[in-house]
Amino acid sequence: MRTSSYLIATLKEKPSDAEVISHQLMLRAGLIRKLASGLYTWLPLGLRVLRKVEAIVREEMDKSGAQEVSMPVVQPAELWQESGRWEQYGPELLRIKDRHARDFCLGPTHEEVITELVRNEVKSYKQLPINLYQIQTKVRDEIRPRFGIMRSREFLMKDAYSFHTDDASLAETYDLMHQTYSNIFARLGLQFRPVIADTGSIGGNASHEFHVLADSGEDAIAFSDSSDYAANVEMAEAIAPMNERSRPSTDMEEIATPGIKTIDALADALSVDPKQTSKTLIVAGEEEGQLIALVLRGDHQLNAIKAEKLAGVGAPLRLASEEEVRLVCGAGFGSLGPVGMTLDLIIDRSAAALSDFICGANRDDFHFTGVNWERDCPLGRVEDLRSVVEGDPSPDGQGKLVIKRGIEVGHIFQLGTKYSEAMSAKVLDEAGKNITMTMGCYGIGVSRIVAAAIEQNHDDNGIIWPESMAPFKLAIIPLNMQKSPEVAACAEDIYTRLSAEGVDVILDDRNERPGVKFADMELMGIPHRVVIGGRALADNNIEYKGGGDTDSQLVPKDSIFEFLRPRL
RNA sequence: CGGGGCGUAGCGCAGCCUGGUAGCGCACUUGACUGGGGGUCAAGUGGUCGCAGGUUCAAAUCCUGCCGUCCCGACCA
Repeated sequence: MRTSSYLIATLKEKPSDAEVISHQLMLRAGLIRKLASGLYTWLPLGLRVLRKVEAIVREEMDKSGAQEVSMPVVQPAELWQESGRWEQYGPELLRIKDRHARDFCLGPTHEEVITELVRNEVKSYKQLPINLYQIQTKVRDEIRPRFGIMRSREFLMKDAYSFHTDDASLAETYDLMHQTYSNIFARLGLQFRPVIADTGSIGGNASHEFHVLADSGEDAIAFSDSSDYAANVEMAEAIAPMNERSRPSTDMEEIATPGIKTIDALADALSVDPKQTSKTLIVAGEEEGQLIALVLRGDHQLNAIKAEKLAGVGAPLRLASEEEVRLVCGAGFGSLGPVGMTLDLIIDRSAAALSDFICGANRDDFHFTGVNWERDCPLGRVEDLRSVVEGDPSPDGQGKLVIKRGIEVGHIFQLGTKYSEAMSAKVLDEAGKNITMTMGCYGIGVSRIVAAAIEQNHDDNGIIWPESMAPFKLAIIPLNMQKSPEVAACAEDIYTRLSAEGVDVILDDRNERPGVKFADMELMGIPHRVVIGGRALADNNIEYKGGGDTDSQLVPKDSIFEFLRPRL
């Protein structure tokens, strides 16, 4: 490609509406342009990168034995009504009507369509297992699109769906996909981790997310510092403290704490560590109108995902309003506690290990100190309620947890029979009996990978693409070629020959000053560059600089091809 | 959905408070010079000042409504 006839859309200044670095650089390097909130056009340069990622994903999926299909973006409402998700999915599902006023939606995911396909086409256990995938545009009417392509309303996703006669077969394909995903992200040259994940609204059994590690990531991930354990913080188990609860050493005492509503204020006022305090949250129970009290250590945070999975707790989790609380407990927020609490209690493991602790007195502006379980209030049901924090012991018993941020770029699920059951996708087994197929599903955010790669690989001058996804491998920068036939000839020669060999080369043949060319190529992140300048060329030398090199080196003109080929 | 910011040339912004000729930098076009890190000079192109209504002799500027867009939050007592 020649820059003189290629759409180079680089920007000198940072666009005013881009906050995160990948968004800024994607705009500045001319990869994307915004059409409307959460909707982006991919420019030629950006599309090249997207296609590289897509190709690697496709190759590895094919290698795993999965078969590519292509399903419609527009999907009939009937299928979604059949699975129950027409009601469940909420406003993120973009619904449309056709000219006959029939309901359709734009596919945010394709479980319904694939299940419809497979139930019609697959009739016998002999045809299973089967794994079908597509790489296709998904539409989700995000509540708040942000960070450019990272969370957009339209995005490119690879989604795969596998069908099985039994869970053992599902587990086998699941493991294969786990391995395939690791291969994909490794080939892309990204720093990533598979982590144990919540199955969320999609439902099902086991699930792993694949995260690209980056400080700007939207998810928090907990890792063990001395084993392979890694889980989304939503899921990481907070194990019970090892040491036994100490015996009570003081009497319980009620103290006035006027105006104190928060743990921080309480700890400050009493000069105690927040770890010696407890907090009590009132949430809705499973039954209409029922409330439940959750008790946590003051310095800990409730984990909503864990809480709503507990028997008796309403899902999705809803915190009671202050009026509701006051009616039942006799006090408002900030003065609640387990002592004398009339509601059912669920106590976090760490809170259950406290002794001589501080809690609200269920009387406005009063707290109890020196509280002890059993003696002052019953120690009821103990569960894991809180989010883990850095330094917690790893749930696998090895080492301590470290918390880092990640960008979710892949997610695999063992779905089970959620969709096949609802949509009655069955095959005949060996005995000639109808059995419901069991399913897995496996997603990769192809467009998000592009943004994630930039978050992980950039410097002050621009993007630093991993070799595997660079839009061009080599930039040829001739200096003053309009005036020097020798420079022009040399640049043309390298360009023509390498292009003919199938290398992605970009020749900057614009009549621009050197600084402009260097700046643009660095912004666009082309990993290798040769500079052809009059002076060096007079000595039969060409200048080369590779990705990650701090300095350039001179290469004799005669051996430039031998030098370059193994590097590209 | 709640809170806040912003909307003036392709991009980044000033002007608005205190109403009276629409500006600056970059980019773009032409020419000359320059030619190893976003160069210089000269001459240009490009705007219904987000939209609609109102006040006024007069509105980018004041008032009202709407739209768009970005950020934060949407459980932690």
